[in-house]
Amino acid sequence: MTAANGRLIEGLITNLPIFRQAARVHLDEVVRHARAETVSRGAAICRHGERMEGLFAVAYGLVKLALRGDAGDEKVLRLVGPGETFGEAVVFLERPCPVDAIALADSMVVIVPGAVLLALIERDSRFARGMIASLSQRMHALVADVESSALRSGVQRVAAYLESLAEPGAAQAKVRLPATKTVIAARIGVTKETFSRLLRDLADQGLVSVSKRDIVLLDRERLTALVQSSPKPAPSTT
Amino acid sequence: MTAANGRLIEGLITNLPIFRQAARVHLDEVVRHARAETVSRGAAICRHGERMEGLFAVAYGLVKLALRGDAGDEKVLRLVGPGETFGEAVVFLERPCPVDAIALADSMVVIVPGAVLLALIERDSRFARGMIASLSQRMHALVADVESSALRSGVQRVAAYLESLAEPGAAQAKVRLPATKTVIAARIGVTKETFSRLLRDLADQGLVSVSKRDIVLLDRERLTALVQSSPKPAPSTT
DNA sequence: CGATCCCATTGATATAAGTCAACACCTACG
DNA sequence: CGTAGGTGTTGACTTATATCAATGGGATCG
Repeated sequence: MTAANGRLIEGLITNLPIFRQAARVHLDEVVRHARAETVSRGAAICRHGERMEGLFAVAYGLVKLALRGDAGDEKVLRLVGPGETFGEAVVFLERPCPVDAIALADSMVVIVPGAVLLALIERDSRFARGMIASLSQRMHALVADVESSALRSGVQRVAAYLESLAEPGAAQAKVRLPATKTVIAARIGVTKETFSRLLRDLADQGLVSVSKRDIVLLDRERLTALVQSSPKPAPSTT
Repeated sequence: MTAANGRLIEGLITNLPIFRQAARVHLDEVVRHARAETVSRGAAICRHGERMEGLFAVAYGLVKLALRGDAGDEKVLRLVGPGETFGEAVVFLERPCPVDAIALADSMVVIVPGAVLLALIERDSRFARGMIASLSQRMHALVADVESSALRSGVQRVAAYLESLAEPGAAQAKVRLPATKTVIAARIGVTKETFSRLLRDLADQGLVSVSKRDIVLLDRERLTALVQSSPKPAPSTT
C-alpha cells in the first residue's frame, strides 16, 4: 500500500457516516485493515451469489447495485457514489451477495473486512449504534422504493425521482442524471423506452426541460403535486 | 400489570431472536420496562405517520404491515405472527412510522420502549450484534421481495410464495394461507381477482389443489421450476 | 331463520407498460 | 474519415394485469 493510498483511505473512512461516532483509536484500527482497489468501468466488484469480502466504500466513481432476471432485464436497487457505502447488510450474515455490484465508471473502492467490523462492534458501542442507524436508514429507503413501485404509476415515479435529485426549496432546479438513461430507467422500474416517453410527456406539459442528461425542473410545484395525486381518478372522499 | 402478564412478557422476550444473545441480567431489565397490550381484530397498532413507541413483539394473533396508496389500494409488506417482531428499523431513527400496522386477528403485542433498547446497545455488545443481524436479515428479505415483484410474473410470485410457506424437502406439502386471500394477494403484489385466477391456473395444471385457505402443493418440483424459468421466452444462450 | 356482511370467484373490458424494430446520434478508434 | 458500438428516440403492436360489475357462498347475529 502506498502512503498516498493510506491517506486516501483514512480520509475516506473518517468521513463515512457509519464511522462518524466511533472513537479515534478504533478508526485507526479500521484504517490499518482496510485496503483500496480500483475497478475499471463495466467491471464487476461483486457478483450475485459470490461471497462478500467486507464493507465497501466508494472513494471515487460510481457503482450500480442491481438484480438481474433470467431474461436480460435488470432492476437497479441503488447507485452508490463517492462517500457512500454498500454491503453493510451482507457482511453480518453468512449469506452470499444478493446483488451484482458493477462499476459504471472507473472507480476506487475501499474494502473493510467483516471481521474488523465485528470486532469494532464489541469494543465500541457508539459504532454499533451508528451501524444500526445506518441499516435502519437503508431499510427506510428500500421501503420507500417498494412503496413507489407498488402503488405509483410510471410518470409519478419519474417525477418523484427527479424531485429526489434536487435540493428541496427552490421553485425551479436543474439536475443531472447520475448515469445513462437506460440505467436510470432500470432504477426507477421502467424500460428505457417508456422512460424516454414519460420524460417527453413531462416536457410537453412544460414541467421539465431535457437536454441529454441535464434536466431542468421548470415547475416543481406541479411536479410534486403529480406525485402525490392518485394515479387513478380519485374515489371522492370517503 | 398482572403476574400472569409478567410471565408472558418474560417468556416471549427471552425467546425472541433479537434477544437471544443478550445477557440474562440485561433481559430482566428489558422485561421490567416492557408492557403488553391487546388489540382487537381490525384495530390499528400504529398508523402511517405516527410516532412509534418502541419495538413490537407479537405474543399471539397476527399483524399486517402495509402501505396504502391514495386510491384504496394497499401493498402488504409483511405479516407478523407470534414470536416475531417489527419496528426495529423505526425506533432507532427519529422518523415517523412509514407503514400501517393493523391487527388481522385479536392479538397481543409486547412493546419495548426505544430508550431501553438504546441503553442495551451501550451495555451489551452481543445484543447489538443480534440487532444488527436481525436488521440485516430483514433487509435481505425485503430485497428478495423487490426482486420478486420487479422481475417475476404474477404466477411466478404466487408459486414462490406458496413454496415459501412450505418446509423444504418433501415432494408434496400442504400449506395454509395465514390470512384472507385478499390480504395474501396484496402481499404478493396482485389484486385479489388475479390472485384467484392465477391460483386456478395452477390448479388446472395439476400443480396445486385449493380448498378455502388450505392448499396442497402437488408437484413442488414443477412449482419451483416455474419460479426459476424466465417469464418471457428465454433468449437462447448468449 | 332470514338478513347482512365479508370474502371469493368469474366474466367482460380497459389500459399502462412492455416488446419489437427501425432509425438517429455521438464518440471513439483504427 | 469512415466504421462501429453504445445510447436514445420514436412508432406500431402485444400483453399482462387492473378495473368494473355481477354473483355465490359462508359466516355471524339479532
